[in-house]
Amino acid sequence: MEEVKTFESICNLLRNRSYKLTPQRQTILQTFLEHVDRHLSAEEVYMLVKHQNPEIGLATVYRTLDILAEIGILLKNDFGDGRSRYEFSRKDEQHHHHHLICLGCGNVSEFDDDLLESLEAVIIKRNQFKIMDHDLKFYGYCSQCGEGH
Amino acid sequence: MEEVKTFESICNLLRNRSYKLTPQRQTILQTFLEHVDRHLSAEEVYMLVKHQNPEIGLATVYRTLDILAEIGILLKNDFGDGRSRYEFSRKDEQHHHHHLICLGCGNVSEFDDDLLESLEAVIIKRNQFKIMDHDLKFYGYCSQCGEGH
DNA sequence: ATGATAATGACAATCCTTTGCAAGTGATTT
DNA sequence: AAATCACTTGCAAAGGATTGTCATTATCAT
Repeated sequence: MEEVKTFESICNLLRNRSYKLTPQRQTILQTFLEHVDRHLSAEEVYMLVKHQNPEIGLATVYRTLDILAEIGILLKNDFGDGRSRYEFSRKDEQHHHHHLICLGCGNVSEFDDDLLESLEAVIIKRNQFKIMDHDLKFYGYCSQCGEGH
Repeated sequence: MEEVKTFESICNLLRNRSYKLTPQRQTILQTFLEHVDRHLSAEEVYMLVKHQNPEIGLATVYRTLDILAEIGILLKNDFGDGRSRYEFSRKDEQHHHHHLICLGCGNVSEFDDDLLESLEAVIIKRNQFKIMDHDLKFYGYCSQCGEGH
């Protein structure tokens, strides 16, 4: 149904959900479109967005990120650094990717794999547990930071 | 080297690391030994411990949990509920187990598997990423909560 | 025992995040 | 285009988990 995520298509999605299309929301959305590969925190979005629109408030950023996550545009992640980080959701992927978190520089990269599906089957049988979602993170050192380790 | 974790062996470990063996630390440790299967938050430990020793302060609980995690007695976990949860570490296991987190009751159960090791090998090759640790969580519904879902 | 030193408890401070509220704005109807 | 009304905003204050401060107290090697 949803093919590509353009600025316009997302604006339509907001309208369809009867969210008003305010300049603040547009600015925040635009910022994410310019950083599709990043995993931004609310504070970071706030800083980026302030360039375009210095009037914007941090609470508005939080509220907008909530909405964008709620309608499936963003994914809210917890990488253990004490703040939530949001990434652009690529709806095309069935099961979302895993994260490689560098203990050196804090950079987050991504990794796709379907190995977990067979694991899920085992868990369902053995533990009588209905799995709705999973979250797999690897902590280590990326190629830039890996020298000393 | 370390066979079984008894109250005494852990006390010795504290002493060896030149931590003083205060009654507060002993009480907290005892509490964990009485709840080896639980994943307790600082607040929960605080409540449990207050029965034994109403004088104890929350800050002391936090400090003690830090120490016990630092010396490898406890593992500090983040299950996404906004607080850290500590579990008794069973040193015998090479790679630590994964967690099944019930979205209904919040209960956390455990799951052992070595499937991730082959995944790690792939990641190391493909992403030039030196893996130090991993963290795998499954969110879903346990057998008690699973009815409606 | 006793002294050096670390640990405690009470409370303030911090950090990220959410909320209350008065004023403002977008979208829709006249 | 103006009126309308619910939704949004920005600000400041409140939350909740955790950490820092500091005077007092307790542990442990001597």
